[in-house]
Amino acid sequence: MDTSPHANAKSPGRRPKVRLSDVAAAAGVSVPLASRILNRDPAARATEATRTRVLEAAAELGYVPNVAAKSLRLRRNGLIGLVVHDLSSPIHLELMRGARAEAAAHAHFLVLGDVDELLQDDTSFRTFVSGNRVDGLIVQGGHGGFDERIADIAQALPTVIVNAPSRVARDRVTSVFPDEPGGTRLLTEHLLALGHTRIGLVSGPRDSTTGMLREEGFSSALADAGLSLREEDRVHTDWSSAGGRAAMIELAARWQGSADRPTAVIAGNSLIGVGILGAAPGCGLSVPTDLSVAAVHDTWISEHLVPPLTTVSLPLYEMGALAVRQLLADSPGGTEILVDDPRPQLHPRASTAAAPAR
Amino acid sequence: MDTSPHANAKSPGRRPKVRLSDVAAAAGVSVPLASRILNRDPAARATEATRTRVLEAAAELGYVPNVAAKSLRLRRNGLIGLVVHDLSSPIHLELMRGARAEAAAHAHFLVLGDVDELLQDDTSFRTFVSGNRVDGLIVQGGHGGFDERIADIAQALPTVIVNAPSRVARDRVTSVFPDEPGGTRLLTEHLLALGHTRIGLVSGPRDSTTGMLREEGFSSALADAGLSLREEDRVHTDWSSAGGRAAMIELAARWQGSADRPTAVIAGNSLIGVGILGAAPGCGLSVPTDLSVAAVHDTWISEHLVPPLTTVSLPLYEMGALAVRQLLADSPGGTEILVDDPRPQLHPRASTAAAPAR
DNA sequence: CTGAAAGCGCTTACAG
DNA sequence: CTGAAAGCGCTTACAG
Repeated sequence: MDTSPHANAKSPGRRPKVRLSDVAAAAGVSVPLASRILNRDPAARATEATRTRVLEAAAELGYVPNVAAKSLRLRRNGLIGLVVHDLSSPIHLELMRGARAEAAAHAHFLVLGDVDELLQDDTSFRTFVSGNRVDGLIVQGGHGGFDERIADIAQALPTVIVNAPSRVARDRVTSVFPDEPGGTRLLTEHLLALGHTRIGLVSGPRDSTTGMLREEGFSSALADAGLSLREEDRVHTDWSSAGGRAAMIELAARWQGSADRPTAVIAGNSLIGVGILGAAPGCGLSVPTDLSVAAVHDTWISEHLVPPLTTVSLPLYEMGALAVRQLLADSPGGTEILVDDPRPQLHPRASTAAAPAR
Repeated sequence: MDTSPHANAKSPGRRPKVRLSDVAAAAGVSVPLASRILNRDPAARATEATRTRVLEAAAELGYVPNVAAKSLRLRRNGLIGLVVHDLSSPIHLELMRGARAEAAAHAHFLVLGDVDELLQDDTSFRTFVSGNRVDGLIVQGGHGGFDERIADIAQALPTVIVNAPSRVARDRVTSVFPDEPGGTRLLTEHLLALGHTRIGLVSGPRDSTTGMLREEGFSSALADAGLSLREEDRVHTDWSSAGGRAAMIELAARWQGSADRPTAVIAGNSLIGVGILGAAPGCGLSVPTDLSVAAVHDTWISEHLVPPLTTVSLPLYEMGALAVRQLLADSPGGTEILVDDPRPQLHPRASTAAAPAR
C-alpha cells in the first residue's frame, strides 16, 4: 500500500500535492493536531518537540493548505472582488495598486470585476455575489444611478464603495473617498493667487457624484474670493481625454471673438486635462500664456506633458488600501470614511501661470 | 423541523445561501439528479417535466453553486492568476483588459499578482502555485533572468508567458507574444520613407527580451535600406517616461554642437516616447521640425500629446485574450504563439515629419 | 491536552 | 435512468 505523498500524483509531469494528512503522518501526530499547530491554535499545547516536528515536516514536504477545502470549511476564501468601471484609466490603477498591495499584506488576493458587467449581466452578478466567489466587494462608486443595486449586493456581501460617498443610506455599505472638494479648492486657490478672476470648469458627466463634489470645492473657493462660476464657463463631458478635447473645442467656440473669457480652466480629472492641453494649440490658445490649465489627480504623465500639467494629487493608493482594510475589519456598514492621509497636495507646474494683464 | 432555505441563515442581515439540496427538495428529486440536470449532464435523461421543475426551482430560489465545494471536488476553481510586473503601465492594462474580458466570457476570473512578489516572496509564490489558489498562471515575460523560476512554476501549474517568447525550453511553458520586430520595422520604414537616414533608438533595459526583439526589427529594416544603427545612437533606459526623459537629455548632450546627428528617434515603448517628447523642448529641440519621434505601442494618450505621437499598435488586448484561451484549452506546453491578428499597425501622427534638408 | 467524528456543499463512480 | 454512498481536504465542537 502506497500512502506516500506521491501516491496521489495526478498529472504525470506535475509535482504531487501534499495534504495535511501527509504532514501529520510524517510528524507522527493526528491530522487535527497538525492542523492546530500549523494554524497556531493557542488551545493546542503540544510539547515543543512535537510542535517543531510538525513544523519541520510541513516545511520539508512543502505543504501548502488546499484553499478550496479551507474555504468550504471556513466559509471564506481570502478573495476580494475589485470592481471598477474602466480598467484603462490610470486613476483606477493607483487605487488598484494600493488595494492589491494591502490585500497581499494580509494574505488576500484581488479578483478583477467590471462594474458594467456586474450590474448588467446577471450571471456575473450572481457568481460574484451569491456564489461565494469572493469574501467581499470593493466597488467603484461615483457613477449615477446604480446605488440601489449596490445596496442589494451589500445585503448579501460585505461591500465597500470607493471613490465617492454612497448615497445609499442602508446599513451595510461603507464608503471610502478622498477629499474631493478640498483638492479642487487647492487648485482653485492656486489659480486665484495667480491673479485669475474668471475660471472655467470642465466637469465630468452630469450625474457624477465625484464631479459634483469637485464643483462644490471649486465654487466655494470662488465664493471665498467674492467670485462665482458662470454657467457659460462650465462644460460637462466624460472622464476622458477625448472628452477634454471636445470640451476645449466647445469652450473656444464660445469664446470666439470675445475678449471677455476665462483665463484659466480646471479639468475635472487629469485625463480631461490631457485632452484640453492637446486641443489648445489647435484652438489658437497657447498654454499657459493664453490659458492656464490645472487638473484633479496627479498621474505619472503629468510632469511629462508639454507643458507639464499642474495638478492636485489625491490619496488614491491609500484609498485602495483603506478600502481593503475596511473590508477585512468587517467594520459595521453605513460609515463614510474620508481618506485624508496624505492630504490633497498641489503640484504646480508650467501649465499654470499669472493671468495676462487686462 | 425547519429545513427551509432560511434555516441556514447565518448573519441576520444577510440573505441565506441556497444549497443544491434546497433546490432538489423543492423540485422533489434527489441531490445527484439535480446536480446532473443543472450541469447539463447528457447522461441524465429525466423527463422534460422533471427537468423544468428543477430548473425552475433553481431559478426561483436563486440558486448559485458554492464555488468552494465545486473547487474541492473538481480540483479547479475558475481562477486565473495574472501576474504582471508594473501595474501602473497603460500597456499592461490593455493586456489585462483583454484577459479579463476573455476570462469572463468563459466564466472565469482573474486574480491579480505581482511578478516581483511572486518571485521573491516565498509565501506569495506558494499560495499561488501550490495552494490551488488558481488553475493557471499568466506571467508577464520579457524581463531578464527569471526564466528558470517560471519553468519551476510551470511544473506545478499550467503557465503561459505573455509579452515575450520564453527562453525556457521546458515542456510546459507556452508563450504568447506580438510581432515585435514587425512592429518596429513598420516604424522604421515610416521614418525611412520620410527621408531620415540616421535614426536613433531609445531601447529598454539591456536584459529585456522585448527590447532585443524590437532592436532586431529596427536593424533589419535599416539594413534593407543599406543603413545600420550606430552604437552612439542607441541608449538603454527603463520602460518609463522618466527613462525616456533621461535618454533624451543624454542624447542631446552627445549631439551638442555637432551637425551630424540623428534626425529621428524611435522610442522602445510609448512611455519612453512621452518622456522624449516632454524633454525635447528643454533640449532646444522642436518636434518634429528638429527631431521626429515615433514609439512602439499605441495608447489612449498618443493622440492627445503635443504633438500627437506617431506609434505602431500591437495587439495587446488580443494577446491577453489569447493567453487566457491557451490556458483554458490546456494546450500542450512548449508552444510559441505569435499573436498577429490584428497585425501591427502604423499610426502616423504629427511627431514625425520629413527629414530636414541637409 | 489530543484524537475520532462530523460536516462544509458539491460530483461521480457504483448499485439498483 | 436515478438514488445512496463515498469522498474532495480541511477545521472544530465533542469525547476521552
